[in-house]
Amino acid sequence: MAETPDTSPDAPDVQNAEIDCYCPLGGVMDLLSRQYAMQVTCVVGAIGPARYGEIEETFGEVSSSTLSTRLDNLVEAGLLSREQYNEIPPRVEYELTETGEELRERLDPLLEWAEEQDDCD
Amino acid sequence: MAETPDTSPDAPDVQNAEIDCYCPLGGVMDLLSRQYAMQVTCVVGAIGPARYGEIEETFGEVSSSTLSTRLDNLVEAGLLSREQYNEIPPRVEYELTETGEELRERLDPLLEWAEEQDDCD
DNA sequence: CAGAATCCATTCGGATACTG
DNA sequence: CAGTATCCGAATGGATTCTG
Repeated sequence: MAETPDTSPDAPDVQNAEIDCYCPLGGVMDLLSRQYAMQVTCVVGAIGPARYGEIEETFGEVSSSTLSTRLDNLVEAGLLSREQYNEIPPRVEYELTETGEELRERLDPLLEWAEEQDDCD
Repeated sequence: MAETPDTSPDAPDVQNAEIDCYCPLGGVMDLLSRQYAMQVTCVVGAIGPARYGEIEETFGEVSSSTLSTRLDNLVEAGLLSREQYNEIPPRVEYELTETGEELRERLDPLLEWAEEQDDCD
């Protein structure tokens, strides 16, 4: 346990930095830490209304269960919308919600940078 | 929004757009997907030369083994530098490398946004 | 086509205890 | 102080199979 003398209710100054709240971050960051979560978000953002197969292709090596789970998570979190058309053959389209779009804007620079680092091309 | 391709090829034919490079991303993104990795990066960036204890305090609930592992990973990846002073008591300082700094710049907007989403206060 | 359901190997991360 | 070492339960992600 943190030996927190109840004399200082406030956070111990971490050297006057502007770190006001690097708190838990359970929610979103937790989700984004799941494999492919960030990539899926950016991919969907990049290709707009994206069908399952398209997303799958983009990754190539992901298993359907994993990708499916991730898409679910993102939909649950309100970052993606899922529209299902009951046609034959069935068609489903994922799209960024507004929140998802906000996220993607912040994610894109990161992923692009990451690609450079990993010597992608 | 971001770019202004004067010699832009043409409409975003996503099918064959430049997003064909949302490739593996094994390296950096894989590391960043480990718990606390992004947060640690930002925290170290925020408080500059950071001692182990300081980082630990910032999180409060992380176990030493986990944090230690994460720091190791980040050092290995060349994102953090680790300077050890053989004094008594021992002192170790972590700092962002230049690469780490590049990362942090891209990470900060993300974390700040994430905090808002999670309704931190 | 777009998954849901299962099963399972692996990994991760937390707790605990112990050093230089 | 700043970790490392170890053990172990929990969670994750992959393969496979099946379905509307």
